[in-house]
Amino acid sequence: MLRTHTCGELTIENVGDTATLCGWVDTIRDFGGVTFIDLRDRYGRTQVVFNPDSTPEVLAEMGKLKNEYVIKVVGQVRPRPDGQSNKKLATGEIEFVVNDLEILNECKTPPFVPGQKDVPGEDLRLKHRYLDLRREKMLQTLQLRSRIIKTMRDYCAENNFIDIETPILGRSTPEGARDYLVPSRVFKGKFYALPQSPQIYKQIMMIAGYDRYIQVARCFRDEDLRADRQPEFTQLDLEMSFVDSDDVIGMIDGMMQRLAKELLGLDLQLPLQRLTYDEAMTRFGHDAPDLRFGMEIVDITDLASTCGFGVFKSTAEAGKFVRGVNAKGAAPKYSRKRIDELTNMVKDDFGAKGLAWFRCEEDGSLFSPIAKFFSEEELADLKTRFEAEPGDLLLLIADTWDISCKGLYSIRKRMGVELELYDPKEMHFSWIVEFPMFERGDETERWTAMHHPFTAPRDQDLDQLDSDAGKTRAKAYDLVINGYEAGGGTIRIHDSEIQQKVFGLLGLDEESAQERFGFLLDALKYGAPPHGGIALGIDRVVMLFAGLDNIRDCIAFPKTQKAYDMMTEAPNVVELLQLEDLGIEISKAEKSDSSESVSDN
RNA sequence: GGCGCUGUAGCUCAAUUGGUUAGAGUCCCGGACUGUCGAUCCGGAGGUUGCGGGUUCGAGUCCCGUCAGCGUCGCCA
Repeated sequence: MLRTHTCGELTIENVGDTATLCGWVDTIRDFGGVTFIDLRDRYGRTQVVFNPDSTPEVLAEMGKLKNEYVIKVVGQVRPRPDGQSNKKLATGEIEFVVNDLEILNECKTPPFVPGQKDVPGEDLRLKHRYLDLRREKMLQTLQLRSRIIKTMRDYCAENNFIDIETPILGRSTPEGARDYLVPSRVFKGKFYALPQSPQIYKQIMMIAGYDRYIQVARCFRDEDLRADRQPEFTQLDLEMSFVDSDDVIGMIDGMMQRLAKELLGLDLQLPLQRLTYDEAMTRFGHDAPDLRFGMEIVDITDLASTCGFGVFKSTAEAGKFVRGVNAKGAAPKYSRKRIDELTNMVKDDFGAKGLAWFRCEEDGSLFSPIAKFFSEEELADLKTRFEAEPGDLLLLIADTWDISCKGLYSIRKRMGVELELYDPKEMHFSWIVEFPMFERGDETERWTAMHHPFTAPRDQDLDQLDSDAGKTRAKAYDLVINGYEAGGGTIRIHDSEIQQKVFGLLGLDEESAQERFGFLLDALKYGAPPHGGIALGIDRVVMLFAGLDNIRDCIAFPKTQKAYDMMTEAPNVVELLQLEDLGIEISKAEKSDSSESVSDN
């Protein structure tokens, strides 16, 4: 080892010790005589002191030092003079007097320094990720990530889970997200697919009798990105045999309690709150609501059907919905202009036709451009239903169930932040359960699976599969933290007949089901135990535990919105020879050569 | 694929209604200083305002296109 201690290690206990430290030059404070250098590594910072009476050789080397040089110093630990300790540093009570200095490596003038106050632009950070990762915040987040994963693994190990790796090169099952494909050299014209999740493998493991499985699994989905979505991400994949929904939920309850305690010092009360899907949609318009604040949706469709406002009335009569939320105390803060912004949001993003609003005045009356269409009694009724008080702003959408859900959900989410309706540091864990088995695909009569096609229906809904599939509820459960879907799971179908029936409802005839999932259907016939599991989005859990609003900051080497790696410049062109090996010819390349288009500008 | 925001010195940002020589802090270079920890002080260097076109007497500012980053809708079983 080149060093005897790390830069976060030396304390008053070490005074008088001789030690050797290695690290990066964080800051240089040169007073002409004495010079201080903060030496930084993963573990912390130590103030290193160069005295004027050092040897000329040491002083000469010291003169060469610049930001981010990598150095080794030999010296003694001594207490700092009275009144000069630095409480911000763990090593702040001591300083390190240098006897010898060796420059292990120089550093070009960096585009940004890790210690600088202003965070550089994200493109620059991603391009020079090795510098960005030196920043305190990144270091803390990645350390938190490591501890979260360790805690998850420890918990699972204590509960008899076995950690098993499943293939990265698998087969495409083109339900769901787009696959990342890998061409085969041996089978020309055939492709592997990178796993969207190890779903089928873990079910096979259950059938094989490995009754508790986990894996920290990398998953890949070739879909457009978001602040909380990356093309490759990590999930804690878990599966259990001889269980029902409550057992899996209970297992994760315990894991969350442990994580919250160990990493945040929070005591979670178990069981975690549960909400059915229908209740979540009715009250919050979304299947992953942020339950840290109220502002619940109020349905006034019945009132609308008898009122004098044509838009409301006709919407109600058409079997659609008139629903709204009460933004408590928002009226003084939301000018017409800001209400217009909200209106444009629900119009542009979700195709709502408009946003109606009522303002509750000081005298308790409701003011609105459309108030004249309502009788005194109806206005009073509105007030009562929304529990409107002076200063409140009521926002209503008259539209389909889907649009009213989406519109009111996004209004609630946005205003929750803008009105500071909750403490952003608060953590709220809950389960959404009893999802529908199926939803209607766009413009088709066909059903699509809400989770995936292996999801088991509730026992009491089995008969409905034939009669009223749309009403069938699944043994499905999502873990929701602060309004984010942190994980989702289901109990699987272990009966090949029911599986065939579900495939049928999804429009997969026996032949094509056999073609795609034949191996699973076969396996189900060889003694499949009842089983189910869950997948937790580790990147998202880290994001939420770290209080961040973007998943890229939780991943060491993330990709941009276009799924581009700015540091390695992947994806990129490959040698013609490689393509020939694979029997691949490019018919449609990007306009410009990637070599010149991506590297600069 | 749609909508929106952003792009000015190495970095973070400013620049009035379109107005004459595009500023500040930091970083960098040189100098001073023996107790700082966002060191301080003095001096200096550093710009084709992402790129291409247009409008105008005049464009960082307005318009069109394009590239990049971000946000969002679609999409994400």
